[in-house]
Amino acid sequence: MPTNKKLSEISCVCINLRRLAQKVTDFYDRALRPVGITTNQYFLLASIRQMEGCGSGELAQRAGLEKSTLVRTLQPLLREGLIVDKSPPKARKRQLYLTVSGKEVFREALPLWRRAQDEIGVKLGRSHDELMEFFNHISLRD
Amino acid sequence: MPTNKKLSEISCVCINLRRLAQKVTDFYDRALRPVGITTNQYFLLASIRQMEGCGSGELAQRAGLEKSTLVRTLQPLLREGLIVDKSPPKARKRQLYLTVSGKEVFREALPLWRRAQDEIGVKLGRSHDELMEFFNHISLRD
DNA sequence: ATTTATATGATGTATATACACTATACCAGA
DNA sequence: TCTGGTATAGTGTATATACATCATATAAAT
Repeated sequence: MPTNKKLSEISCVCINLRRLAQKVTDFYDRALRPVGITTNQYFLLASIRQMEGCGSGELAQRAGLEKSTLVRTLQPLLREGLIVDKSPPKARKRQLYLTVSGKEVFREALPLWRRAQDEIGVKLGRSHDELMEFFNHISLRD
Repeated sequence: MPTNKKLSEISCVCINLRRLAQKVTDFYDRALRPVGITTNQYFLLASIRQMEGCGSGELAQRAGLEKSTLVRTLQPLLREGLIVDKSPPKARKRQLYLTVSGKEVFREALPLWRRAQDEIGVKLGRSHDELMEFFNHISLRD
């Protein structure tokens, strides 16, 4: 079967990046499976741990997400009792904290995450730094 | 305000890649907005165009997606009448084609996509090739 | 020809993500 | 103190994505 040269015409950088991100996410997720959280959830736990009492807005900013996205991403963590909102009733601002169980899960997850991070670091090498340079300094908005 | 040094401890390669992919997707999506399709949809149109009569499985493979994911991603395109399944009733295998309207949309989308692709290429530079090298040759599965 | 295995696709349920919009607590100025 | 603006969060709806499972058409084996 001859290689279809036309294929290169639809080699889309955007799609390639998406697929790469999915592949890497899957790698991290499998590393974290023993403790029952996803990479996203790990990242949120780690963030809240460092921003005790934070509200959704600050957290969204730190996590690089829309606030509406963040609200939903927090749901599983609240439902599982890994985080808690200690704001008084009717308060407009949340005050998010890890629960005891959340701290426990984080403690167990950390070494698993670190191992995945190390392995990926070796494989990705300098590409990651370059990409992040790109990510941080080039504005893609209007 | 002093920089929080601890931040680097949660600089997650996986999350960084996800955010980068989102940012780039947003860039492409905005470029394609005038023709009313997303980057994913553009990519599927382009793929089906080159694989006339293909089934979901082959398409999923080409697109790098789970078959179940693909089925759902096709829904908007079917609904909008940009693609059509010409397989006989009860057939197990689909036969997907662009409709006239799908071809029209693709024709309009192509230059917009190409422009986005070019701009990103310039900005990403060699990083993209390195990443794809990584993507293609390193197995992240067990 | 009948049975069995498999290829192919579809569905249920779940996370991840955003935009546009809504609801309301809080603050500031008259 | 009232009033109106802004900050903060939440909802509705939509795409994107996967895993586990189900349904069935087709191919293979006997």
